[in-house]
Amino acid sequence: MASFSSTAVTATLKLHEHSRKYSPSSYPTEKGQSISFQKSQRFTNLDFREALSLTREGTQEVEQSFYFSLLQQCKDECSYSDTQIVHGHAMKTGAHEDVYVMSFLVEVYVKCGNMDDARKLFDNMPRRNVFAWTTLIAGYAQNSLPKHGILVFHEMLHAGSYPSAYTLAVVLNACASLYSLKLGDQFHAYIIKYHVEFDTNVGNALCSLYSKCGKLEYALKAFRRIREKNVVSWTSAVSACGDNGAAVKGLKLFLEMISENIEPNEFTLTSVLSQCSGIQSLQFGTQVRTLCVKFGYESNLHVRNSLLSLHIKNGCIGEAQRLFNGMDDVNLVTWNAMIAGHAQMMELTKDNLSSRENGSEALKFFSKLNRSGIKPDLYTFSSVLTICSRIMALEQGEQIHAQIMKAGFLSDVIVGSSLVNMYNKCGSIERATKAFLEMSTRTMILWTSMITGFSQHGMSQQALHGFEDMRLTRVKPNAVTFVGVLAACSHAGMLNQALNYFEIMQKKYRITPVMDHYEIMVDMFVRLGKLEQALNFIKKMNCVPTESIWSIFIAGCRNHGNLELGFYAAEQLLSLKPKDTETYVLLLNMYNSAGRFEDVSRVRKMMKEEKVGKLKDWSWISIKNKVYSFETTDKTHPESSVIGKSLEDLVAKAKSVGYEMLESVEILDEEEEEKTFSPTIYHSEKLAITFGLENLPSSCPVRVVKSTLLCRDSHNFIKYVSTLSGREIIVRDSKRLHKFVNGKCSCGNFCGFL
DNA sequence: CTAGGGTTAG
Repeated sequence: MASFSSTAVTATLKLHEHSRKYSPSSYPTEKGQSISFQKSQRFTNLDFREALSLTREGTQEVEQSFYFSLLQQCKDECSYSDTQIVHGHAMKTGAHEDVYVMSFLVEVYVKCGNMDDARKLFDNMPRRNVFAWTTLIAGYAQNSLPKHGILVFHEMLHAGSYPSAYTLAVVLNACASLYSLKLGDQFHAYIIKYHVEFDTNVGNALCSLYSKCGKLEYALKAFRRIREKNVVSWTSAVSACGDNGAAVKGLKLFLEMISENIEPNEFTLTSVLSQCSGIQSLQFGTQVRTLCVKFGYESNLHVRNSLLSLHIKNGCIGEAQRLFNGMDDVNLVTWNAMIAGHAQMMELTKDNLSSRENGSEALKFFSKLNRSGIKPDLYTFSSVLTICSRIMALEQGEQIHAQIMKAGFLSDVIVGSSLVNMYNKCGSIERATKAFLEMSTRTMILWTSMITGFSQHGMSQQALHGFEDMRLTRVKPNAVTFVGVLAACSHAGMLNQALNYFEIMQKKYRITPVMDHYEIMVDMFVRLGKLEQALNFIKKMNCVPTESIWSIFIAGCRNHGNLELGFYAAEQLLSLKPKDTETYVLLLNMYNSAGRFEDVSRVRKMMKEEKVGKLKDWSWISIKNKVYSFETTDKTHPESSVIGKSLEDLVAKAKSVGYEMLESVEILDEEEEEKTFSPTIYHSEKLAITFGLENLPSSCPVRVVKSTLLCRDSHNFIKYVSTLSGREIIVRDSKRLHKFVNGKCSCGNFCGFL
């Protein structure tokens, strides 16, 4: 609206020269001095009151620019109470007859977010000009009432007023906030009719409208048509690319802009930087950084936040930290970027130690934020809950739940979804269900979270009921929802139901199956021992079977003792040159147990060729806001540690009630290949569980996260431990959740390296 | 008019 007010002022001043309505350009004070009011003049709060009190009696006439100065100040400071004072004053001096003063007043009420007052004032105006109409429309659009804005536009046409190009730009913005392409197209037709599509403001608005509606091509066409493109035009076009997933195009456009000698502003630079981080191009981002310095925006808070985000998303935590420390002005976005950045690093470093270190670091930032006095918002809470879910920090998650409640963010559906997800991932389906039921709005994602949660906890019936309830409330499922639904069927061995849902998904919801769905279907056939059917299914898929599909099939073959098919599938798998260490471990296990040692060395050779790393295995347990991690170790040294000794005692106890240790592969040391097929009792998760049993209150379930899949031996062992200790033990491995209660596991006994 | 944080996936 900045250009509006300056236009209004210039227009008014021009008019002023011809028809002076008010007294001369200076106003005599009581002391006989003259004060002149200029547009740029600022008043301190005291002067402000004083300026008004001088004219309180309302005996003298006041010039327009007096009001413009005061109102400009009210507008800049968004001060509603001061605006009311000026308004009251204008009523006394008779300035309310002046359409320009009143239009400006409408604009200031709009800026203060008070649409009711703006409308009332507008309705009482003796005359309305295009500025007033436009201001009102823009006001509704900016104060989240875009529909009202469009109604006012029709009212304006009906009243016989002609919209200016600027009015049309403002109406387009209202369409953009409604994400209504249909309305936008209607106005576009109107714009073509009045030949204003070449206008800068109209073109800018068209560009951002089409971008918001996901029509990048139209947005760029609108941009190209603008005759006199300004920085805003270029910035709109560049960010349109970024918002529509065309970062490379956006960066090219940015280069074009630079080559045309258009100087970018902080908006352009932040948009470009965020596009760089989106496509992981630290290189380009670094070049943009030098431009930020060149154009003097390096210390701009928004620019700094984007730079910080760029570095943290590219894994340069050190540089992000350095930027953070160098900022003397920090806002919530800065904190959120640090927290979310660490959370994202956790995902990237999933299978190694730094993952949990990143999690702890992020939680430290969260407590620092809490101490800083800045209030966390829904973004902060969502991120932090995700971190708790990853490290299974239930206690901290509960504390954050309480904080969310106090801060009043519980009704936010995204925070609620994160909460449900956190409880699910921490293995507490009861609390997840409770949080879910307390939500007043249920989106597709929230339903999906809950369905998946039931499914992961082995509660197939509840998962399917959830899905039917979701359909009853007319929330449309997506591909992810069906991952949960199909998994529930697979888990309970409901073959026909699964096939039925698989068809409904495609025919009724027009969802093309992706690898996740195929994997579950294959997994289901395999669980039921229907290996031939599984193979037929794989052959009929409309995409090339992946590493994971074959792995699931091979695991099934081993489980059902059909090595013929297993060997066949292994050849298919090897021809794909797998990249995942766990895939190779599966094959090594299979060939080793079958005594096919030539194949064992063939697989090992291939691992070296493909530069597949060792199996990095870590387990973590959170106790009282602290995370403890354990590594699978070779059996020579842990005896010296207390925890190793306790684990040995536990193994001995389990053996006395029937536990038999199984042989499993451990690729710990490449130089000691021959030794790798020996039973290892010091699995990381076994150490973590032992630690948990000793350090948690006896009523407390033991919750452990593991970076790789559970092996058959561990799975069996933990069952015994759950019976012996009478404790609930929850282990989340790289693929699924295992909840052990009284010798039984929720996963249905079909897992990983079986 | 234009920018910077977030949720779901056996």
